[in-house]
Amino acid sequence: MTPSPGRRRLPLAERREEILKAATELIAASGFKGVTLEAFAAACGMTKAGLLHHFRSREELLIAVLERRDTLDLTSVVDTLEPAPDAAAARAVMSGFVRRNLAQRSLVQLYTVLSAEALDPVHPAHAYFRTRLREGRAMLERYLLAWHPHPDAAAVDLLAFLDGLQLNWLRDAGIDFVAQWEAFADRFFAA
Amino acid sequence: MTPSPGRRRLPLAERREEILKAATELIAASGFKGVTLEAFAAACGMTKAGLLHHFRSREELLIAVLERRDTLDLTSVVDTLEPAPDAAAARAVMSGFVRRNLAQRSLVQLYTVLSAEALDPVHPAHAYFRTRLREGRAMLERYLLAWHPHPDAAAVDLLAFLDGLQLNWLRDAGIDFVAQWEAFADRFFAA
DNA sequence: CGCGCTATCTACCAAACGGTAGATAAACTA
DNA sequence: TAGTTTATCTACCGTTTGGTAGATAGCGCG
Repeated sequence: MTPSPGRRRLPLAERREEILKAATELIAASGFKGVTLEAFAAACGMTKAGLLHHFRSREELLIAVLERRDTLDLTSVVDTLEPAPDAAAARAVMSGFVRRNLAQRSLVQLYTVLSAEALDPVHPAHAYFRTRLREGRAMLERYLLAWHPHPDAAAVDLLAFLDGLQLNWLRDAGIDFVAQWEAFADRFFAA
Repeated sequence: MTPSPGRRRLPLAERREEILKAATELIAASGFKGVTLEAFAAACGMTKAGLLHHFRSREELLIAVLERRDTLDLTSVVDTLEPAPDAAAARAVMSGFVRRNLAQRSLVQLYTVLSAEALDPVHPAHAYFRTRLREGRAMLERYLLAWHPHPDAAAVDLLAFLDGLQLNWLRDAGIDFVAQWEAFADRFFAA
């Protein structure tokens, strides 16, 4: 995969991106606890020390991975989320969100595995997921406010279903994610 | 917690049970990858070597933990599951299941954390969760067969929601698990 | 009491881990 | 071309890990 010479030198930004991309894949497959510094390094053809030149510790690498996904993915979603909604509009936005996730299986897996690991208060990403969850729920709640009788409960309801469906889809790729979602949405957006 | 003398000798079955109980708690809190042999041992006041007298390896301990929960919990549920059902009966059974889980938070967390870790095909419990998931879904499917128009999709639907609700409840203990479940059930069992 | 069984311990090991220090080499600049 | 910069490497360290070998001590039975 990597060209033969033992030493491949890259400009800083480029190498950082390469490391983050590889690390994302690895964590998605095996969780953060399950991947060693050496494995992260080897995945982009370098040594531990080389990697630590870019990220001062393993933990710092994890944080960088999470932040990267946020800037890559969340911003584009949030931008779509401005106008005052009704039920149909809400459903359309959520459907778009579902379809986007489907195309990024390894990212979905990263978040699933990591967020379960991070239930432990000692985990380095515990705080991250706590605030992220609250923000996401608050955002969705505001979005349902205009037309749903119980926006707070409904937000939990919807997010729970999506989380669970993702989890089961990761376990069994045979599940038809979109069809399951649409069936759920038929009921959820019927009020 | 443990009485003062440095050595506490217990009959085999009793010690095994104590170890499994403690291990269940620890794995629930930190996942399997997150707990060391020494931590498992210390949790019941013994040393690594002492623990390894009962379980030949760390991995064997994990399997024993899973098998124990199965025999403790699943059997009593399966026994209730015989009669031919309609929608109301199905809902009653599922509600009972939900309420039971609520009372065993650490067990729910154990399964959530472990089953996410075990998405990795290399994980020692990967096969266990694969077959367990299939069996559970097939069981539920048979149970919905008599009255639901799409038992297979509905089984996925229901299990996904429960998984997701559990996950979110673990993240945020403020969620009213029962209320959320009943709201979902109102829609799900309306057909 | 004395003997055997075995649950438990102390002591140890090799491997793997996260991280550091200092040498080396690839690219840019003058 | 010579010099500076810095991305990367080799070599190493201290700690922790899963697991082993052999000594020790609590219990049941004669």
